[in-house]
Parts: sequence; C-alpha cells; structure tokens
Amino acid sequence: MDIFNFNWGGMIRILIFEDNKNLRESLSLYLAGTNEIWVAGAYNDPRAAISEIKKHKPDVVLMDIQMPHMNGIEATLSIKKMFPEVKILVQTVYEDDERIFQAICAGANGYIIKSPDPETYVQAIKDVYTSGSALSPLIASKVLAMFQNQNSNAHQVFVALTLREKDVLACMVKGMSYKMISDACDISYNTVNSHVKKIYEKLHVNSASEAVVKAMAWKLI
Amino acid sequence: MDIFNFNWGGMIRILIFEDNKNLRESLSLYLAGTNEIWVAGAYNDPRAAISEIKKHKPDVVLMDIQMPHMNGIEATLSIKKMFPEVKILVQTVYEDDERIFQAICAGANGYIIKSPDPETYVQAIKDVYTSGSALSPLIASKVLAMFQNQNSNAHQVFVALTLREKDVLACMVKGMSYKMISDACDISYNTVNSHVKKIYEKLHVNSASEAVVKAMAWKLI
DNA sequence: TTTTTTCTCACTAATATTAGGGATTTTTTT
DNA sequence: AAAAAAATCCCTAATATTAGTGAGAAAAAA
Repeated sequence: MDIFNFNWGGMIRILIFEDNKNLRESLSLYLAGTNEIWVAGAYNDPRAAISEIKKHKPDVVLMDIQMPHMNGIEATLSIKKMFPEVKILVQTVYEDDERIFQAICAGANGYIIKSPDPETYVQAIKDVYTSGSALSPLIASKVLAMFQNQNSNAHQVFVALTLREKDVLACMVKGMSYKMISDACDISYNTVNSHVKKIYEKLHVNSASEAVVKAMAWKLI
Repeated sequence: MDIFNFNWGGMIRILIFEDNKNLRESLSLYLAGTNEIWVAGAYNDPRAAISEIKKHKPDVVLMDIQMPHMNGIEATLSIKKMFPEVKILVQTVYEDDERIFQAICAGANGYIIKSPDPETYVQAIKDVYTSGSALSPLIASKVLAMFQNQNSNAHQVFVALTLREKDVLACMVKGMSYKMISDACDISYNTVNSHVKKIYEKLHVNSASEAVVKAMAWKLI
C-alpha cells in the first residue's frame, strides 16, 4: 500500500501548485496537519498539473496565479477542460482586476488573496469543497460590482480607462484612423498615438482590431 | 445624551430589519453583545427603513428578504437610491437564483443564508463593512455560475462572403495579423492580403477595425 | 463543356500603425 | 504643498497594412 497516496478517511484531497518554495512547503505542512485536508501533492510547476491530477484525483486544487512556465489561469483552463469536477481555488498576492476576471472565466471556483493566516486557506478549501465556491470579501465585492453595473458591462469594472482613452477607443470602434480621431477629438495625431498606446497596454492587446473586439465584447464604450 | 444612540467608539453601526420576532431579538441581543458591532435598531417593517436610516446613520443594514408589507429587495433598492454608501447585507432562508440575482441588482453588498450560528452574522457584517462585500460560499457559487455562462445568442445575416473570406474575417475578429492569419489558414501572406482586399470591398470598408466592427455587428462570423 | 467564381500567389509602392523613447502642462489625490 | 495621474505634444524607426495590378489552378455553375 502506498501510504503517501492513501486517503485516510473522508478528507478533502488537495493538490497544491505554488512556485514559492517557502510558501508551498509551509502551507503543505500546515494543511497536512489538519484532519480535514489531505495534501496529495505540492508542485512548483503547473505544467505537470494534468498528469498529477490524473494520478491523485484531488477534490480541490490550490493554484497560484503567478508561476514560471505557465500561469495559473492557463492551468486552470486546461484542468477544467479535462476534469470539470475538480474544484480550483486560485490564490494570488495581487488583486489585479484583469486577472481576477480571467480566472473566473477560466472556471475557477474560488479566488482568494494570499494571507499570512493559514486558517484562511483551510476555510476556503472547505468552502469550495462543500459549497462549490469561495470568494474572499474583496473579490466578492468586485464580482458583485459587475452585476450591479446592470447593463452587464462587466469588464468595465476591471479596466480603468480614462475619459480621453474612452473617447479614443470609441472612435476606434467606429473604424476611424488616427487622422480622423485627431480631428474628431481635436487633439494632435501624436496624442492619438499616445492614447492608443495606453489603451493597448491596459487592454493587453497590440492592434486596433484586437482593441475593438475587446471594447465591444466588454462593452467598454 | 441619548445613550441608546450614542456610538461608543469605532464600532460598526447596524440596523436590523427582520419580521421574525424571535430571530430579530436574539440576533440583536447577540450582536449587541459583541464589542465590534453596535445595534442601532431592530425593526420588523422595512417601510420604516428610510426614516430610520436617516435617523441612525448605520454603516450596515441587515435586511431580511421575506417580510410583510414590503420585501427586502424593494427596501434595498430604495435605501440604495437614497443612501448609496450604506452597506446592505441581505439574508434569507432561500437560495433561489432569481432572488439572489434581484438582490444583487438592487445593490445588495452581501447575501447570506440564514444560519443558526450567530458568528456567521458577525463575520459577514465585518466583511461587508471592511471589504464592501460578503457572500456566503453557496451564494458565491451561484453568482460565479451566472457570470460564467453569459453566452449570447446570435442571429445571422447573409452576406456574400466566401468560405475562405469568412475564415480570414474570423481570424481578423480574433485580432490576428496577416502573418498569424497566413499561419492559421495555411496560406501565404499575399493570399491573406488578397482575401482581405476582397472582404473590404464587399463590406465597403477600408481598415481591419471597421471590418471587425461590421463583422461583429452583422454577426458574420 | 464552357464560363465564372473562388482560391491561390507575387510584386510594388504609398500609407498607417505600433512601439520606443521623452517632455510639459493640467488635474487630481494625498 | 507635494506627489501622482491624466492629457497633451514631439521624434524616430521598425513593421504592418492597404491598394493596385496581374495571373495560374481548382471548383462550381451554367
């Protein structure tokens, strides 16, 4: 019998993906010390996720977002495609709106801010296992905001475009060229260029068509 | 000095609206016993909400959904209209999607399932006060689900684009460059250019962004 | 089986965009 | 009052796109 993989009783089986060695190990240790959670494995590279999940059949996967080689969002996406029943609890230090949104869309069942208190993790893992979901209050706040901005202009919450940038983006959505935008907004061609650069940066794109697609899909304008 | 309305220190001021006498009183008693929460009032009829809020200036309102005369959702809506800064924590025994959705759209900052454990309320009130939001795990689950399947249904309009042109247009809508399209469609860069020219001709446009906008608006892809 | 589209590709040249640097003046926040 | 953010502008250089012209196969329609 493989005592490392034997689940002693009705514990919640989890896998941890976290590149920070210190955090990974101390977290594993702490969680393994509880009698509700069974740490089936802890890894630093999410590229191994699929095979490890196949092997260990976890109930919950604790996934860091920022990792080398493959980020936690891509990992979440591919895990959910293969094993939709596995609950994924995403954790991060940042409250980066863009990433929260992406993680949720990738199918994450929970999203928590990294906390120095390991009990936070215990609670979140239990929540996500029993209720299928767990959001830390700050994240819940952002998710609710999307609904409350009724028109389902969800992403607006996540992308902080300035007024001018919105003007310019609106022009782009009309298919206008830099020259036309500069006329329409009464600013110089160079300024249009500056705003466009900022917009691309914020939307994480690098061409007008991509920006337009996002602007429309996300109802940013 | 009105000792009933004096806020002794930096406590969270709350008002309770709950028609069940038993629950209302025991909850008030319990919460009043904490040193973080100040129960400024507890009422059975939300029609008095506006005037009571004006009088007591609470930080958080704990609102039951099922009440006689006026339901908690309507109450939430009117409170939020008058006092948008007041956090509203909705509670109910039911978990039906419709009501959760309505409450959230009405502007509720938190939504919790009634629990026999009064500590749940303490935690939720603190969360909603400090983080602006609180969702119990089951609710979080439903909220995320609603968000995750926001798929729109399209109706197509016929336009005389050939198959290949549609392929190329589809790539453009994904924000791909000529080079990427040529790879994706396995045709040369020059051929991409040819198709693009045809597409522009047919759509009466002369830039990628315009084409993308039309493609999306007309749902050509 | 013609005829007509479609799909494919090439070359060129004019424009337009993207991206990298700054830099200054307002506004807003702290 | 100082710091941060927003809006404005400029220059350059590398790429990318647009547009014109032309043309050979494959597929579909007549």
